[in-house]
Amino acid sequence: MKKTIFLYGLALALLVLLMRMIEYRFLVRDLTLEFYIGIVAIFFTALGIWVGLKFTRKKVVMINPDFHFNDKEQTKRNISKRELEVLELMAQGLANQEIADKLFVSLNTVKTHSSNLFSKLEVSRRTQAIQKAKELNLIP
Amino acid sequence: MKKTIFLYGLALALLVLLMRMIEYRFLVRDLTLEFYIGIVAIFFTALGIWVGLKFTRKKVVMINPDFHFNDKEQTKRNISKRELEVLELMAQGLANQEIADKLFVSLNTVKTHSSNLFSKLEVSRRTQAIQKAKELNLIP
DNA sequence: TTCACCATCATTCTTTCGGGTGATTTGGCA
DNA sequence: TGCCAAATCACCCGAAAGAATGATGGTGAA
Repeated sequence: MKKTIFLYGLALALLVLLMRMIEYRFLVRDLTLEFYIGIVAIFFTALGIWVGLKFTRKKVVMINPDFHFNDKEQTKRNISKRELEVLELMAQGLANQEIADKLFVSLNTVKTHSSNLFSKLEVSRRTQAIQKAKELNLIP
Repeated sequence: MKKTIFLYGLALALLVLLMRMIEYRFLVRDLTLEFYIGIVAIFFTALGIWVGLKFTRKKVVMINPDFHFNDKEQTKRNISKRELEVLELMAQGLANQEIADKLFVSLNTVKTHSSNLFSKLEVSRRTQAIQKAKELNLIP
């Protein structure tokens, strides 16, 4: 979290620096305020989207009313939050690569998580994992 | 989508207008570039977060407890009995080889059936096929 | 501060899936 | 009887999944 804030500030500082350089080095002094605002807006919109996704992906939206998460099973089987996220995306029919993209991690990481999941759920295939997870009320 | 882009541009225009007003109306002429950038950065970061969230909302899939086989869908999609059997076993988390053993056919046959199933269900992976089949009430 | 655990990523290797294509057989039906 | 759809099987190939192992950095508890 601190790291992210730091990086965020760093990005802002770098952007300011970049603009100063454009201004002074290339003697382009008549850039309008709108131009600056445009650049900054685009940059920070992208950054905002990224940040927004990164910090809200953990918030799991469960709208199915007759689903009660079985945290006992989760505790008993030592299933971590991250593994649960992978499990949910897996249950949505996503491929490992798609899960990796969605969670902003590498394919290998997803594979590691899923491998650990399989052993914790005592299964050997993703389809079985989904089945069992639904039986155990780990996913809706 | 067009509406969003429009609103987005409108927000940008309003922000520029706001800044101009701050600049001229209150005679605060010595605001630094960093100040402007800061304002815009904060504003568009928030906007970016909002946009990012808006387009990644989860869709809700209700799973009804009592299952009634949807033979209309089966007819409409021309899904054969054998394909249905494969589908059910697939949903139980079985691998193609296991399905083949269970149905006393060869692995290739199961693969053919599943391939045809995928195209009939308009999916490309077995996990998605299971998902969709449940939504269509083809399997419990 | 040390330790256990989690999250991350990499590499290698094997197995499984899935697409594409084509062929044969079989049961029902016009 | 001939046609049609289904079921069956084969082969090739590339992509994806999964197993096994090792490594690193962060964090929270003891």
